[in-house]
Amino acid sequence: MKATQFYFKTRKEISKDEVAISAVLLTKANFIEKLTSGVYNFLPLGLRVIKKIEQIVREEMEAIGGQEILMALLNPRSNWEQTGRWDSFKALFKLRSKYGSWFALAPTHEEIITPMVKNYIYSYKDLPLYLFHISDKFRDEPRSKSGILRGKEFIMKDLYSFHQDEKDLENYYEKVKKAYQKIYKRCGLKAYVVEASGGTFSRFSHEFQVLTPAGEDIFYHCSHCGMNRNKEIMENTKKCPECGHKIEELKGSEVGNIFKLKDKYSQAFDLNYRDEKGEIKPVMMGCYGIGISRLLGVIVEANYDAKGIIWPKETAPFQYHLIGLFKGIKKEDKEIKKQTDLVYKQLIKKGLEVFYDDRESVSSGEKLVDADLLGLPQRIIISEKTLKNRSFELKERKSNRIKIVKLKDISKII
RNA sequence: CGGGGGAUAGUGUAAUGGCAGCACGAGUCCUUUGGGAGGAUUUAGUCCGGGUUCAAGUCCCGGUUCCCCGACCA
Repeated sequence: MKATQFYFKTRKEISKDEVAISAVLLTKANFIEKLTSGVYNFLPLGLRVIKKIEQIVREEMEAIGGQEILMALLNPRSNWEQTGRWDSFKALFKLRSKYGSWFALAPTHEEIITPMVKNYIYSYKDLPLYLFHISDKFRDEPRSKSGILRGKEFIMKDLYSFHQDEKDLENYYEKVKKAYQKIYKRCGLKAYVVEASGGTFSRFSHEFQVLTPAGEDIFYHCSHCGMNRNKEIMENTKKCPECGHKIEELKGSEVGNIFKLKDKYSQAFDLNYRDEKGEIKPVMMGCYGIGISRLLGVIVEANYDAKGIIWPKETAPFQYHLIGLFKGIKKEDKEIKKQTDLVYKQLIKKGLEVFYDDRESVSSGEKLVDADLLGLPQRIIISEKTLKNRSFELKERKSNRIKIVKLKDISKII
């Protein structure tokens, strides 16, 4: 992709209202733009990362049998009345049609998926079933904060599982836990699996926490036995309740949460099945969420330096940042541009994701600074200096390691 | 929802109740080019609605909206 044909514009200064480092960097580098409190637009760069994250999530969900669906976001009031959450879910966005009927903007999808699968699950032969959904979610948060880490509209993946009994639910729950760990690892993050309360869903749940000062959760961690427990469900103590060793208090951002719903929603919607003996039994359910847009923010919170973002390979919007250092005034510049164009064509032909800063009226310094801010994993520089040796410079954003590569060896860097 | 602080040009900031100014950005021209270059020139602003006053960015009332702390967080 050529910069001059892309929605690409960096900013030195942005509104002072933005305080979270992820929101500052993502705004400066033109990944996101705030519409209003807790609501952001995802620009081409930001959307590319969102899609990368979604793809990772999609692959890992499909690997454990998940099938993707897309449920409606505009929900009729009756579904929410059925579970009592029309009144009890405080963050529910409610809106009234000018013709009189009431709707909710979906904050989660138990109220939709449970009655939906009633038309599919009749017998034990139809179980287990795993369906997931990636879409915007709406929550009327009393206080949005920290850029895209906590908003009123955000992107979330929710997986719902349906089982014959609790044992099958337990087994799958553990499978999901492992799949989640893979997802975070691929996103370049280390996530702690933390025991937490289940809110109104279940007695307990597991949260996936990534350490960051911008996070909102405090949890206790025991480095001796590996116990992780959210502060909200633990008595004030300095000793591990499991092994007695000293524990530490950590601050994290919740990037996932999984629950054993058991029959809570099956009961509300009469979701039952017939077992081998013909007996009617409630379907056991689990639900599993990952905040996709929050992940975008958390990845930045966990991967940046004074110059800008440092994208982990799998979530980078592009892999290579190609720069030709010239402005087109001197005779030599024509040769630099020609060579850079050529390298771009070669890389594109190989199917690589290249961001080519082909701006001609921008100083070298600005191109380099923008490259650091953007934070793509690899930077390729062609200049008068490198062309003297018929070569280019390959620099890794994360380590700052530089390799000088001959132009004719370009295919070897891949 | 409780408490606190804001809203002046795209951004950041000035202006005792008395001509709305500066910097960055953006446009044009000239020079410059391996770490956010220099000069010339142009551009663009008082959140909305009332009120007080000869005069309101400034004072008063109402609204909208943003940020921070806390509560909430399925």
